[in-house]
Amino acid sequence: MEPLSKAYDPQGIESKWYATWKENGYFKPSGKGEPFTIVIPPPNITGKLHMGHGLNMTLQDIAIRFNRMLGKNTLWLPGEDHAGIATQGVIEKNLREKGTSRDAVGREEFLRITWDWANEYRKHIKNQIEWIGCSVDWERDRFTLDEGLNHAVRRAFVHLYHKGLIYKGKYLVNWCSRCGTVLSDEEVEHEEEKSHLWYILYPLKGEKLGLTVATTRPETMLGDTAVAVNPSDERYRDWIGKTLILPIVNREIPIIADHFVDPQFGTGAVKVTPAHDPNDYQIALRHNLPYVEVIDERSYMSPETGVFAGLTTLEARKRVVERLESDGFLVKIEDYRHAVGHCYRCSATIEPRLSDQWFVKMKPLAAPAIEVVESGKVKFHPDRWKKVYLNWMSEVRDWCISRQLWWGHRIPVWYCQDCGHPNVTEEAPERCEKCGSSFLIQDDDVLDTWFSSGLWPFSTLGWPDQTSDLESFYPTSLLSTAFDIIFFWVARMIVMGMEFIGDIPFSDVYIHQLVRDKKGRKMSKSLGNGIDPIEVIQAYGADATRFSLAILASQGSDIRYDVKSVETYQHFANKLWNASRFALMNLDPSNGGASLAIHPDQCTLADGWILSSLNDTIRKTTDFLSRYEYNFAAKSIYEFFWNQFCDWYLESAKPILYGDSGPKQNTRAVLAYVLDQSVRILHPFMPFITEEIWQHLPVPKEAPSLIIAPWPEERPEYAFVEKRSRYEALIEEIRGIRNLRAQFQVPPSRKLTVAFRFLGESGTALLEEELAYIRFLANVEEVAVVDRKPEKSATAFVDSSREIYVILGETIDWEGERQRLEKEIDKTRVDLQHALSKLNNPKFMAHAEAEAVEEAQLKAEEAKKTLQRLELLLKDFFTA
RNA sequence: GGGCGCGUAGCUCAGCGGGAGAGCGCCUGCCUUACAAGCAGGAGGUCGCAGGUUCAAAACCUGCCGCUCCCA
Repeated sequence: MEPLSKAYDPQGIESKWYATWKENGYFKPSGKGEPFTIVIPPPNITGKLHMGHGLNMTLQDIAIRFNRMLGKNTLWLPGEDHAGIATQGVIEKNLREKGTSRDAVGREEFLRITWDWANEYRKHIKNQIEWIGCSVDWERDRFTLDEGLNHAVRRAFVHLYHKGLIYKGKYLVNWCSRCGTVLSDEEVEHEEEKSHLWYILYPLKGEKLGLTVATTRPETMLGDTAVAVNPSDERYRDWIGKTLILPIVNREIPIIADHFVDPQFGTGAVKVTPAHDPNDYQIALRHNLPYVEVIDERSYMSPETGVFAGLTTLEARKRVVERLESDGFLVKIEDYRHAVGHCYRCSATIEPRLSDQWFVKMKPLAAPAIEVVESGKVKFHPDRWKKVYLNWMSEVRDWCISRQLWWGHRIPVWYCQDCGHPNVTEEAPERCEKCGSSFLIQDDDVLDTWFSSGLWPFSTLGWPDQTSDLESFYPTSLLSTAFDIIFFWVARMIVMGMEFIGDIPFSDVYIHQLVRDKKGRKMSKSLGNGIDPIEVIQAYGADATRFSLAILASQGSDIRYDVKSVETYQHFANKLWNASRFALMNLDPSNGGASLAIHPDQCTLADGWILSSLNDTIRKTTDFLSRYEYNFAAKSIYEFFWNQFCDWYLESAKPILYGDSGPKQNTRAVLAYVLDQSVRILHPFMPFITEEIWQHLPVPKEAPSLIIAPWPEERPEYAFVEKRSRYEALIEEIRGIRNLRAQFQVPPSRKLTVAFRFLGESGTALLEEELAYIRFLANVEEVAVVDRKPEKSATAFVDSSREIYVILGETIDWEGERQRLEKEIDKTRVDLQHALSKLNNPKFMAHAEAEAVEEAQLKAEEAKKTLQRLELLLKDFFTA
């Protein structure tokens, strides 16, 4: 095998490994071990993946690779979503730009065009997923409009219909005139807007006086069929039951009493427009009021509005107000802010509108979906999202599932043109089941996309057929998504899973953050601040991009993503690359490498320290990943690899590796082992570079590829408690010496002379090994043991057992050294005081935990000794 | 109107009961044969404000201020 190239080049290694893994079938379930399954949140085919997808895909791949290495039967099932409204919106826009429309091209041609679009974008999305490195099982790739999934949708609809949980009826629904379809409540986004409150006088029949009502929508007054007041409102008690004359229209309308009316709002009297306001609609139901529709499906004023017919609602508003003013009915206008509904796909204003639509009765379906979350069968991460879910689910309203679109699952209902009977069946019926007529016409509408998405965790596994996939992989393990679709999707999947399979769709729901731009703004097409993960990958490599996302994936609710931060992790990848090159050079068999078995008794202090530290890192990483705490896992590996392995271990190993003395072969074994284990635990985060390095490592391999190699385990025989603490002390001593070098500006090229002074029975000896580390890592030449501070020396390190001085000769800056000592004394004094203030506090002694007391005692003792010695040094200083 | 989350170093964030951490940026010195995408050293913070609980609060409680977001 070619050695690792001198420079780290992500492009070079990333392209080849994905293909290798895929060709060898490593993404497919192994068929062994307990199952671990993720069904992908299917990206919608209106566009390309953005950084939010990049985050989600990365986290899922980490979970999948981790579990695969743990030996589980792992399946990550990919797919894409047809996204009815959104896709149709894009296609219609394209048609408009070409000067045509969906009605002009017809349903069939429209669908053909849309399929072309879908196929193209699916390809692009899959390509992006591959760039990111996702180990999805492409052979199981699904699309929500696949025949299999179609079947699932029809089965689900028919089942719910015959169970009485799907019904059709004329209700007030959310209408998007731009998309030309009804929307569910969840698809409406409310936004505060600056507007006005118009006060209008409605005169009593046959009298000059009347009631003043306040409204945010004067144009709808044309459709008023009542005025309502609160029954407990004293001001209007005598008015209830009387009749008003609706201005402009001159219709007689009653004054009614309804508890819904807020006496504080406006004048306490509100106009009731049942056909155009959800609250008024409810009032009308209670009082049996008539409906007058004044706005049509394109949001123009209807023919019933006479002179206003054909105007937009905004134009009509202006004209109605003018008319009211000239007729003397306009009392006043106030500034007002109120929430206005907008379409979540096109942002057009939503018009509440009476319409005949299909609904799912949610209450009975919600009950089991609440139970499984309350009982913890389905767990949310972070936990607080559970409450959000439960709040919504416990107040869930019926779900409007029909859409006036062409792109989607056609509603499986055939209306008999003879007897009017709706035939609800999975396949198109030949004859009406009621009258036998063959004159049947299918419902024009399609289903809400989220209806099919709700079936995703089992429809993708083959349902309604009883497939072996369904048997093996349902319930799935993890569902990873953003909080903004908890209602749309997570909730519906749980509902559908419970209804159709009788079991939860997944045991864990991981809610990741929303990726914003570096200024904290949501990424959007209109702002043009979206980032394509491919661009980042091309600039920094997929491994660095993934790692940056993983380390940012904390429990907060959003990430401000500054692409520049990826640089840090590209540097990390580079560090990994170069450390590996260094290791490989020293492991090269031609360079004398043979057996790589580790002999604990031959381990140096550094060997023991790094092995012990590796144990910790393996344990932490494993725990964090099991809890989906990706950021902590990434951070612990980063710190271990850079700050411990590279900064200290490799440096400590150099003298041994370069020389011929010492346990060279054992150190080689340790080096190889630590690197091997490191790239294993790093693999889920940085799959490409770790695979490349691992393939080069001359270590025993249980698998042909790192992606299916076993996950590391802690080794109790590598705990090395004693070696570890000695090495850690050494680090402090070396830092002290380096510190002085920098402070006194001794050039790195000049070797230092240091003197040791030992106190007490412990630490009187200096291991030859420790000395070697100090020489090499602090660039020290001569070492002396003294019984008092040498002349012209500065103090590098002081603790209760030893002092280290650096002999500086004429270069010493006496004043600087004195100040440094004093500063050190001050610091130690503060430490001591802090510990003593606890120990001298009877309340602390009485209440604090034993551990806290013990710790304070240790600190006080240590600080006291150190302080004594520092003070002696300072005294010497003046007498010297 | 109801609710979630967040205010910690210049920037981005971690820490969420026993004297404050990271990365980037900044300053100083180094091309030391794995890495200048690097090495060594350093500066920088009344942890939003005010009370309270506790022997002990950045962390827990209450209120306030500011910023997001969700629901009505």
